[in-house]
Amino acid sequence: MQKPSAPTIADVAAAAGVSLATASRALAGYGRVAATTVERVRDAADSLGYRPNELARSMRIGTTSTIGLVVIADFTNAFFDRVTKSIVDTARAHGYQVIISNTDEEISVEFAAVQTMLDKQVDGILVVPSLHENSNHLLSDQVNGKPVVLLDRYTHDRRLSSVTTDDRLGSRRSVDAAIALGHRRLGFLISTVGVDGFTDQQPEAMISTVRERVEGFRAGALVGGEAVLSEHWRFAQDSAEAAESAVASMLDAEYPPTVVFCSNNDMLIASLRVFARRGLRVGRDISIVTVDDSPWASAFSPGIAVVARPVEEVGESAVRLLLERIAQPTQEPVMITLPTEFIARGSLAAPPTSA
Amino acid sequence: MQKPSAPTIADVAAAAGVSLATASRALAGYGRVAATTVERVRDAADSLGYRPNELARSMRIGTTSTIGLVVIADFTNAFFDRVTKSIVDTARAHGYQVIISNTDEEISVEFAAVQTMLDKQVDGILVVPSLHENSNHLLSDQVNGKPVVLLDRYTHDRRLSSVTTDDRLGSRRSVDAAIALGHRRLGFLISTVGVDGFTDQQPEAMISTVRERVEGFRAGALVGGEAVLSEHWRFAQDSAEAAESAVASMLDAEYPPTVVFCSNNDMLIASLRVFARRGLRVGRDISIVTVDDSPWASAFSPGIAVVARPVEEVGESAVRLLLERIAQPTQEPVMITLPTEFIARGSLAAPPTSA
DNA sequence: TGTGCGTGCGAGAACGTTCTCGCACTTGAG
DNA sequence: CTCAAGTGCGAGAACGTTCTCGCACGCACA
Repeated sequence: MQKPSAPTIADVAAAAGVSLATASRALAGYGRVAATTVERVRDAADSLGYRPNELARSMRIGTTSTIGLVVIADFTNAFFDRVTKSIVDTARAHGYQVIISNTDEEISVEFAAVQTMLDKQVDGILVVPSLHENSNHLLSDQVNGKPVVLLDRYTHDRRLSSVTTDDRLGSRRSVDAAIALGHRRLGFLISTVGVDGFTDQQPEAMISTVRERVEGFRAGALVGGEAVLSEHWRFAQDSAEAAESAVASMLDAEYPPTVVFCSNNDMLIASLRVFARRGLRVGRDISIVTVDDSPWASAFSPGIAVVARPVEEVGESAVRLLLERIAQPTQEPVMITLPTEFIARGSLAAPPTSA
Repeated sequence: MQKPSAPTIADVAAAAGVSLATASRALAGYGRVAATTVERVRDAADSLGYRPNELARSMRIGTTSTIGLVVIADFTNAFFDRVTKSIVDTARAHGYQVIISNTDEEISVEFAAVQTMLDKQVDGILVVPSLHENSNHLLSDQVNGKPVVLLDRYTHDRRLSSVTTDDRLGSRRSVDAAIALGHRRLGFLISTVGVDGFTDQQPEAMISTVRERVEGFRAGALVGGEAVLSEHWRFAQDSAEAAESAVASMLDAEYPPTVVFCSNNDMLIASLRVFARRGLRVGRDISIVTVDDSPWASAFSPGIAVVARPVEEVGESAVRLLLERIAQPTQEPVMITLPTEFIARGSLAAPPTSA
């Protein structure tokens, strides 16, 4: 009995007694059309419950008001989840929808995800690039004519637009703070998820964010000069077990660190587990610092000192930059770096005097 | 010089020297077409780098291989973020893309988000419904002919398909465990975000998940019988400050609780902050339990006891259910309830003997 | 050699929009 | 009263696919 499928603009036109072209003009408001006609068409559309088919519309106008987000998910880092929300919200505020894909740091998944989004005719893409040995499918500022903005990480050649954070300075500050408190034996726990066969010798093989943290840590220790007695570097891939055994091996050294710097919250949690198992009290027997603040970090007692990144701003800037490039595709690549902040909390305290 | 826009199937057909119809058949592989022709068309497509325009394709076949996800974001609950990843991954495994929108428990935002997704012709929608006083825009199992599956929460009338968790039993078990340990003064800290003017008197006004937790807590306390000396119920809206002052008021009672049950991790974190401020040691001076496990919960010392929900399964089931209903739109509503598990950790210990 | 059937392919409609073009009618000025 | 300019609207093409229909050809069979 009732019309099975949704009403089209042809139905509206028929109901209003005008042509399809006039109905379109009346609703979209672009050509010449009499005021009374506009009203009649609007009424017809309302009473039919007409909603324009965005698919057909997109096809005609060549733009979809949709952007793609290719990201990695993390549940302890409290970075990508928040940045995702920020992106979705900012996009919506500008009238854009977001299609999301997770790569688990897998370059092949990333490639397929970008391709699928392009097939769906997104207007632009935001990518957290996985680390990849050689060159990339993201070779230029545009992929298939669509603008691309990198998120959180930049690439070596730097020909792509990106929004990142100043992790080097933040990390540096945290090391400076520790040295100022009297720490002389420093431990560094670095996550190298997704990087096969990584060693300390190839910093260029690291994700830019991690590399910056390493460089920041190192610069701080360097400025500490001979004041620093020993450094412990541990690189943990993937699993929580690997991270925990890396922590354990630091603590088992002849002169174990009095403070541990973690490159992310997975490393922090692994460290805290090991500390608890060994009865080490945070902020008394040992100090610890991590990157990325979260509500949990300040719920600990003592609170966990962190290098905080401006998460929401990263998402907002990325969307804004992408939308600018959608509007103006021919611009030069832009690289935005947002400031970080070291937040001192009780987990970073003076080393035990007995040391 | 070079063709500015992406090659279409017409370009492929021309390059292969066949008609547009034959090219389409050859690539999609559906009609009758000679094997040699197929090969010629494929070669032409490859050398041109042809990719079908999914927009045009969707329009023709009437289906988009895209689902919508309307969700709320939370950064401490560690539920929706993980469920989002699970949904995106499961959808991708089935060849579907996901468009995401955040509602901050705002019914108007939810409404607009659903509408926009329908305009974009998604094949179905996953919704975490905000609480709403009266009836809903999600009135039946289908919205505008598209199937809808509720996530995490069900509605009163229960005419909609949903995937939820058995929060009642999980909460009940946690209270049982506390009573078995000797706790007789129980505190309950319930988040009522998004619920204006909520009071304990109107449990039907609560989000189903929260209501189930309250009922589970209550049932446990009831079974505890006269063994339970006192109950403290506190309901906190929105802000962290409100939650913290609710905790404080519990502790300031004449006979303060020896254990606090939190309805989510925001409440947990607020509680932990207050405890720290007052010098209360978790698992010794006071016990605490929360809903939703997270890596952080087990990094605390002592670990935080939790009612764990099967997060990934919730996402997978929801996608599967939605896809089934996309394939078979005329089915009866299905309501799936997944089991929860109480995980005992050191934060729930016997009450102090001095009590 | 004619009839019939199967195979391969092309023409063209359709999905629901936007938007150009041109036609008819009104209006105002000379 | 005539003609130019302007106003309102309809016809139809276009976006890039899928898919129905029917045509032409070749082969087997009578």
